[in-house]
Amino acid sequence: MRDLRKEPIQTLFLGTDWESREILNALYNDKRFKITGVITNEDKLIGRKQILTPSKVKEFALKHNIEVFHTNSDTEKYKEALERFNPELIVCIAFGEILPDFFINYPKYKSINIHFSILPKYRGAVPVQKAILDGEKETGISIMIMSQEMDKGDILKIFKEPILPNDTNISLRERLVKVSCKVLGNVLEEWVEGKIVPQKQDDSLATYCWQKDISKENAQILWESMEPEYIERMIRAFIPWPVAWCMWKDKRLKIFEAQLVKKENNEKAGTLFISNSQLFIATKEKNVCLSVNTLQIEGKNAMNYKEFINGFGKDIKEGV
RNA sequence: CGCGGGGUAGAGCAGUGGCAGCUCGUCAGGCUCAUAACCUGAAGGACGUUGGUUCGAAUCCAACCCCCGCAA
Repeated sequence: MRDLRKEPIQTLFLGTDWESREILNALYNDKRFKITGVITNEDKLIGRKQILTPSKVKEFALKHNIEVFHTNSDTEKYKEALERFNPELIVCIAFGEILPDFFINYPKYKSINIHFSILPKYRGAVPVQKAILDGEKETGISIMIMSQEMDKGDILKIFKEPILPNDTNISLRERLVKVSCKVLGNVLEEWVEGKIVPQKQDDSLATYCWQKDISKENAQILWESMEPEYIERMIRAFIPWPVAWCMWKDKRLKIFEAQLVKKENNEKAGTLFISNSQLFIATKEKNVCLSVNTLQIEGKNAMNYKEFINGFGKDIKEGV
């Protein structure tokens, strides 16, 4: 049997953001794999000032002298990449492009992808956010063989992870990345050594999530109609983008952190009020309020409820 | 030149031509069984930068820097 520690697998890595970078870092430091190159997006214009910024994966690769390649969804470029790197294995994490069939099936050990859900549930672009928004109790990572159809490939292994009551899209994602880094190398080794039999997904149980589910429009809090529990989940799911928001005195108010509390009140849903030096927003339920910790008003930096009360308190009615 | 809001004490804000203010925090003291509560006192500011108008500018004018929301 091949000893991966003496003869590492020639691996081509595809990815873009910080999650990809963390996982790339784990593989890079794993003697069983030799990262021969990375494919990532072209530098993009980012932020209000539109600064040309390289992807996190590209930054990492340049720093560690790994060859960087751009494909730009161009079939010819994919052919070129295979000739250039001749990979035994492709690992793809959060890479934006649709990959051609010949490309993903080329390597001896196929193309492997990690998806942040328990497949076949939450196939698609925003599984972590949607799982929180739906109030799911657990999610996980699915390591699978890539197929032409999105997130439909055969499963090598699934690792479950509980969704905690105060988990945000960021905190949960960080744990999922951590788990991924920890287990991916071992799963890949078992796979290469033929110890894993890939399992087909049961398509009849599949659910999907789309980028448009997590949009600015869907991040608007409708106090009159939405259930308090749903509002609280929105706040956790829409971090760091687009951030749950509502209007207050003709300004946009973003809510970064808040909890539901039991509190009798007579305020109209969506009204801000202060009680016991705490900031609350009334929901449509008379005995449930949102206790706000961190918020941001249009034109200002984010601030905690105390700072908000210091400056804006006189504009808010003292309640209950 | 995409649209708009803003920069004043450590923090959040008020102050639109005439002594630099409020709330919170900090420090000292007091009260209290005790406290994130309350009382007394104190420290802490080139009012984003540069230039202009004026007897006098945080305030009016010009340019620039920085932060934020929207749009992309």
